[in-house]
Amino acid sequence: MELIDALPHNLKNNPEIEKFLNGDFQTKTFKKGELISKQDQYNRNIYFVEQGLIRSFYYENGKEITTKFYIEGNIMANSDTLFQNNPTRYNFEAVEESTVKFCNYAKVEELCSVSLESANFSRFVLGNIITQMTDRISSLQFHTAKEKYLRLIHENPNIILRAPLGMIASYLGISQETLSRIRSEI
Amino acid sequence: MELIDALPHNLKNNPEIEKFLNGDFQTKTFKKGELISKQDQYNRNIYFVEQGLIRSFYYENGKEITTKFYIEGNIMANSDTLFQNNPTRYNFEAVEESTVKFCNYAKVEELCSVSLESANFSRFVLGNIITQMTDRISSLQFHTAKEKYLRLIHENPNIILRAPLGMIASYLGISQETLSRIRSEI
DNA sequence: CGTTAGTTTGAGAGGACTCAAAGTCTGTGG
DNA sequence: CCACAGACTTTGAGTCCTCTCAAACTAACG
Repeated sequence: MELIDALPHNLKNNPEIEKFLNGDFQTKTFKKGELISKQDQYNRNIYFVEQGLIRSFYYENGKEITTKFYIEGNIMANSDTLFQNNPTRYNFEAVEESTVKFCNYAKVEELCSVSLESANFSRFVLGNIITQMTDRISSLQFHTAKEKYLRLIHENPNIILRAPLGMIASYLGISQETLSRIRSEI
Repeated sequence: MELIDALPHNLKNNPEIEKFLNGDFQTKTFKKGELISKQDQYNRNIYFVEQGLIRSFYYENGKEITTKFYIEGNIMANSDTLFQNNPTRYNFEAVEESTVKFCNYAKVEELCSVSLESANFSRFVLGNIITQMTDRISSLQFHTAKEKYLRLIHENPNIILRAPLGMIASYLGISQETLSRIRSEI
């Protein structure tokens, strides 16, 4: 999926945005297992996933905890660095070979400070992210391991097929063994 | 807390925004236990909490599940209606007597479609909401009942003091009894 | 001061965890 | 093209956390 395809109609053929997309974005491909961004750094890039599967994760008690998966068409960034100016707690890792387009968020801010369309598009993107997060919170808040897994199958079957069991388990907040048992009984 | 005080400096004394705040907002006070907004409706208002404590909740298996608390200075809205155009799943209820300022989100959209400052302020607000939600997800994802409670004490002692135990328990995704036991052993 | 809402305590059941070990898959090098 | 190492998944056993149901207790409010 190309970045330009992700834009709503009213933003296509907008010269400001055209210039931005062509001028300020870089493309990079990461091999499976490669780290795209590391914890404890100030990484102000914003990434668009063109191809592949990427996850964010951190370590707790020596274990990796996957916080989110990003597939084709998703936007990815360290929100703790962008919005709070803290070094990020998260690592980004390519679960499969993945191609991303990225630019510094400062460029986005710059564009939004002069382009009303861009600022409003950015608002729209943020709104969508909030919607997704709301669903995720509700899934985590009051559901059993099995319910959470079934919900993920329903909402994002892609991830189930492409990510290893251990990553999915930690994403759901359950142990690997429990997830394996749930799979066998379905 | 007044709405105007919540604005960053660069937005104060902005005539567009001044006009908006004075013209389009209404103020209303709700008694303890009163519903501000009901589920299954298309409520496109956006609320600013001036005083009090409000919660959002829904019913699952006959039980009330509190999804979020809103205190003085918080902004409150049905994101499923605003961003996805679905009837909302949530009820808003005043936990204490509460005063809110509110306006239709269409007015915000209108303002943002002409005012660059407003659009960027809105982006800033959405960014902050995302930050909060990220923390909440991480709290829910992989922590025990006790850890979640201690974290809430740390991050929002206000709520612990002002909301009844049952609401807090469901907010944390644990049973009332478990929370009561955690409290007694601390 | 009684009624209702809210909280605590107890007992028992069950889900999910941990630790451990056995399978299974996958990719690399001989 | 096979064999083996390492990564990943499954299965088992035992434990503990948290749940549910029930009942007693306490606080709040008219």
